[in-house]
Amino acid sequence: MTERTADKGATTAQGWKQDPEGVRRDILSVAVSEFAARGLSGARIDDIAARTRTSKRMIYYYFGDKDGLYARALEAAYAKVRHGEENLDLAGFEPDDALARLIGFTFDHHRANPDFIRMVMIENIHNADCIAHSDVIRTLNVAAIDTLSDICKRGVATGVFRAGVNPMQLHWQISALSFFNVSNRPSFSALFGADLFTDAQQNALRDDIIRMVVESVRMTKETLP
Amino acid sequence: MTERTADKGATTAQGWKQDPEGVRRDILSVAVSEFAARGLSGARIDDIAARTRTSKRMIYYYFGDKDGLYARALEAAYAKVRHGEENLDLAGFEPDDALARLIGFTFDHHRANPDFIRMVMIENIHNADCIAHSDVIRTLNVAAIDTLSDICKRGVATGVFRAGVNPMQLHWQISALSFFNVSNRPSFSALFGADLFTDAQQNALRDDIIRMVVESVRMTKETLP
DNA sequence: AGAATTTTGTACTGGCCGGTTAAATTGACG
DNA sequence: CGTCAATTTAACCGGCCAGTACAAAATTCT
Repeated sequence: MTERTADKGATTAQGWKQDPEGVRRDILSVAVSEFAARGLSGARIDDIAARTRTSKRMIYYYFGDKDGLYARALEAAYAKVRHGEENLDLAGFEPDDALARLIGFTFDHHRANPDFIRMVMIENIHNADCIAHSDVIRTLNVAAIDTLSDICKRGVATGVFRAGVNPMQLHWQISALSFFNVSNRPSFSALFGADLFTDAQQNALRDDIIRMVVESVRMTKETLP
Repeated sequence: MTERTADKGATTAQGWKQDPEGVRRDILSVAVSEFAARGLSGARIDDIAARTRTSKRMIYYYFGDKDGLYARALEAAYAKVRHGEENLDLAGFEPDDALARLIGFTFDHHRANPDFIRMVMIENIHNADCIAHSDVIRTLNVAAIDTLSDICKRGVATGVFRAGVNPMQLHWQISALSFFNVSNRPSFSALFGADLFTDAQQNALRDDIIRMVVESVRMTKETLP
C-alpha cells in the first residue's frame, strides 16, 4: 500500500512506507459513523480514536479540531453519495421512465445509506452552517437539479409533462419522501409499528410514491393547455 | 401572580402563594426551546436555568436529571401540537375536501412550529428512545391515523377514493412532505437558495402537494375496479 | 406560636473530554 | 551513519458542566 497520489502536501514528494492518506481515510470513515450515530456534540473524539487504527493525537494532527474533523467527515459522506449517483444514466429513457427511475434510485439509495442521512439531519440541527461554507457539496447538489431540469424539459417538449413543472420543487418532493423514510424511521416505527419498513412494504411504498410523483407532473385532460 | 390552578399534586390541597406549576411550565418552555436549538447533548442546563425565572437547583428538584427534563420537554412539545390539532373538524366535509384540508393544515402547522419539528429530529437522532417509552405521545399520534382512516373509509365508500388506500402510508406521505419542509430547510436553502421558502412559494408548494396527494388516492379511469 | 414539610439559593465538586506538550520513531537523502 | 522533516506515541492539562451538599426560607398543620 505504497501507492502515491501524485501530489500531496509533501515538500520532497518521495515514497513512504507509511500511509498518511490511508490513515486519513480510516479516521474519516470512523468519524462519519460516529458523528452519524451520536451527533456533533454527542460524538467523542476519544471514541473515534479508539475505533481507528491510529491515535487521538493524529486526529488533531490531520484535522485540527473537532469541527474540522466534522466538516471533512460531512464532505466525505457527500462524496460517497456522489460516487453512487454517477452510475446512473437516464438519457436513454423516455422522460416519464427517466423520472420514475430517478425517484426509485433516490429512494433506494437513501435507504441504503442511513449514515449519510443522519449526517444531513445533524447538519440541519446545526442550521447547515457547514454545508453553506462548502462549495464542494453545493456543486454536487446543483448537478442533481440539472439532471431533473433536463428530464423536465424533455418531458414538456414531448408533451408527456404538463408545462410549468418546477425542477427544484420536484427535487424537493423526491428528497422529502426519500429522506423522511430514513430520517424519521425511528419515531415512525415507535409510534406506528415497523410494518412500513419491511422490505415488501418499502418496495410497495417506493412504487407508490413513484406513481404519485410521476402522475403529478404528467399531462392530463385537466392540465391540457 | 398568585393565581391558583385549582388542583395540583399537593397532598392536602390548600393554597400556596408560590406557583410550582407555573415554575414547571416556565422551565419546560425554556427547555423545549433550548433542546430544540442545541440538541440533547448540546443543550446546557445552566443556559436553560439562566433563561428561566428560577434557578438550576429547581430544574433538578422538579425533573431529576437532564434526561428527565428532556423527556418531559418532548412530551410538552407534543402536547402543544395536540392542542393545535384539536380545533380541526373534518366530519362536515366530503372525503376529498377533508383530506385536502388535513394536508394543508399539517403543512401549515409544522411550518408554524419549528421547535416541535426540531425536537422530533433530535429524538430521531437518538433513535426515538424517549418516544418509544411514552404512552402519552403514542396515543396522541394513533389518533391522527384514526382521523385519516375515517376519511379513507368514507372516500372509498362513496367511490371518490380508489380501494386499497393505506391510511398509515397516507399519513407517512403527508408527514414526510410537511416535516421535510421544516427539518431540511437549512440544508436545502444552503444548497439551492431560499426561494422555495418565501411565503408565496410555500403556499404554492402546499397547494401542489395537496393536489398531488389527493389525486394519488382519487378514483380514476385507470384505477376503476 | 412552633413543628413539619415543601420549595429555593449558594457554593461547590468530580469527572469527562477537547485539546496540548514534549519527545520518540520513521523514512528520505546524502 | 547523520540530519532533516514527517509522522506517531503517551502522558497530561484545564475548563466546562451535570449533578450535589447544605441549608435557608416559605408555607401549611396543629
